[in-house]
Amino acid sequence: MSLRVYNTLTGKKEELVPREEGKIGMYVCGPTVYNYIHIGNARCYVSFDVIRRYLRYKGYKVIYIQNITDIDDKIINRAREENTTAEEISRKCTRAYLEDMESLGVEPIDVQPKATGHIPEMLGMIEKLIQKGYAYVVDGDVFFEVTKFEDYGKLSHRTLEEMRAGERVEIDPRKRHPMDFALWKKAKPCEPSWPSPWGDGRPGWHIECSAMSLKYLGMGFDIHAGGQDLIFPHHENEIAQSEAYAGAKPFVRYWLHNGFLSIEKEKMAKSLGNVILVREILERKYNPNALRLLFLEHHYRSPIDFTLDRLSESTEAFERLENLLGDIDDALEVCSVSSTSQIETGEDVSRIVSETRAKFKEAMDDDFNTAAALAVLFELAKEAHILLQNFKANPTAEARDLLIEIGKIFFELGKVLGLEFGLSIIQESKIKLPRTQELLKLLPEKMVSDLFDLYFELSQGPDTKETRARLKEDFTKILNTILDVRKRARERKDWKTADNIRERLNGMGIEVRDVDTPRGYKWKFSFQRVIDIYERSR
RNA sequence: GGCGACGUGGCCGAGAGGCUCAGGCAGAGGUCUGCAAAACCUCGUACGGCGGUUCGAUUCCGCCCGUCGCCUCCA
Repeated sequence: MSLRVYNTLTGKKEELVPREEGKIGMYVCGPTVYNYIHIGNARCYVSFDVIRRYLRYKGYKVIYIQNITDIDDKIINRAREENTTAEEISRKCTRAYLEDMESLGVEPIDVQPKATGHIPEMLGMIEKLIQKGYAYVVDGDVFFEVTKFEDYGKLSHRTLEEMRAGERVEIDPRKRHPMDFALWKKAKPCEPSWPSPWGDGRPGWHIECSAMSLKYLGMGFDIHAGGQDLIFPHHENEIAQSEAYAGAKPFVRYWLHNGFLSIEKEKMAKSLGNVILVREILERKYNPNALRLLFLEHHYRSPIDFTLDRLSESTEAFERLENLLGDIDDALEVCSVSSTSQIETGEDVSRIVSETRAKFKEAMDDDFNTAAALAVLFELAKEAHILLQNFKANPTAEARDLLIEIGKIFFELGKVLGLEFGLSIIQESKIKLPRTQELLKLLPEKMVSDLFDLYFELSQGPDTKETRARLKEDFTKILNTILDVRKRARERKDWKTADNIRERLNGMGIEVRDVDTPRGYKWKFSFQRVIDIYERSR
C-alpha cells in the first residue's frame, strides 16, 4: 500500500516517492525563540512528529530537522523590554522550548540548527544571488527581486498581480517591486549584527531556512513542513531564493502544512490576549497525552477550535484506552492459566492483530489520517474488553496470549502516534513503569497535605512521627496504607468508613476502584478530577 | 477587493455515488457490583439551502447562505 500525501505545491494528494529510495529528508520550520511555545506551535510540532514516527514505522530512514530562529525583531524587542540581551532571551526560550517538546512527547530532533550558527552559509547564498542578478543591494540592505524569478507564487497559487491587489502595507520605496523581500537587513544601532560585504547587519527571516535545509539535506529534499500561515510569504520566498540560487528545481518535493488552531472560535493572538502556552496546559495538570489526542482526533490539515472542555473530553478518551491496558495487566496477574492448556498461535491472534495493523496503516497511508487511525484503536479496545471478560471467566492460554498480543499492538501503534500509555507489564522493562511518580510531582501541594491529614486521622499509632517523615517521601505508600485501611473496613462490611475514605480520596483527584490486584487495591490518579477541584478552588 | 478552505446527529470529528456500522465525548435505560468506579449491551432515521447530472447524492457540478484562513509578523 502506498503512502499518499497532500502536497501544497500541487494542491493534490500524491504518492510519496522519496528522492532516494528508503530515505526521507524532512525539514520543519521551528520556533522563533522569544517566548514559551503556545499550543498552536505544539499542534504543528506534534503533527509532524507523528508523521515522522509513521514514516519510520513504515521503514523509511528519516532525517528530521527543525531549525531554531534565534535572531529576529521579536527577540530583539523582547530583550529590550526585559533589559537584557537577545542571546539571553533566545537561550532561555530555547531551553524552555526543548522542555515543552519533551513534555509533549515529541521525539528528539535529529539536527537542530540555529540561525546564528549559519551566518556564513547565508552570506554565501546572498552573494551568489546578487551575482546571478536575483538580488540587489540598497544602502546596506539586500533584497530579492521577485520579478526575476518566474515561478514566484507557485506554492501559494497566486500571481504577483493578485498579491498586489491586497496590499495594505506601506511599501519600502527602495524596493524595485513591492513584493521584494529582505535577504539581509542593515544593522540598526544597538542591535546584534554580523559583518558582511554590504556592511554590518543580520539575515532576513527567510534565508536561514534555505541555507540550513540546503546545508543539511541538499537541493530537492523530500518534505518541508510548517503551519499554513507559512505558505506565504515564508515558504514561497524560500522556494524563490533556493531555486534561484541553485539554478535548479525543485527545492523541495513535498510541501506539507498543518491547519490552524483557534481558541473559542477566535484566532489566537497576543492582541486578543488569548494565547495559551503549552506550559499553562501542563501546569494546570492536564495530561500531555490528552492534548496530543485532541490534536490527533483532527486531521492535521483541518483547523482545530481549542477549548478546555474539548481537552477534558480528550482526557476521558485517553483514559479509556489506558484503562484497557491496566485491566489487561491486572487480569494477567490475577488469573492463572491452567497449565494443561497449550500455547497455540490461534488464528484469532493473528487475525485480530494483523487486521488492526492493516486498518491502521490504511488510515495513515491516506495523508496521515490520524482520526481514522485512532478509531481503529478504539474499536480494538472494545473488542479487547470483551475478550478480557471472557478470559476472566475462563482463563485459557490462548486467551492470555491474545490479550498479550493486543496489549503489544496497542503499544506498537500508540507509539506511532506518540501516545504514552501508563503502567503496564506487557512490555516488561522496556517501557517506563509507573507513571505514578511523575504524576505525583504534579499534585498540588494542598492535595498532598490533605492526603496526609486523612492518613493521620486514620492512623493513631505511636509511630506517627516517624511514619510521617518516612511517608512524606513516598506518596504511594501512604495511599496504599489508606487503601489498606479501607480494605479492612470493607472486609468487616463497614461500608460507612469505606465509602468515606473513597469519597475523600475522590475529592483529591484519586479515583479508587475496588478491583483486587496483587499490588493491592487499584487506584488511579484522575486528571479530570484534579482539574475540577483546581477550577473550583480558583 | 484578490486567493483559498470549510459547513456531518447534543458536542467534537472521519468518510464514501447505493452496501450493517466510523470513532470519541455527553445523555438515557440495562448487566455486573454492598454502593461506587471501570467495562459491556441497547438507544440517535446526521450530513447548510436551492437547483442540476444520475436509476440513485450527504458524497459529483453550479448558485446562494454562513463560518474561517491567507494576502503584514505569526505554527
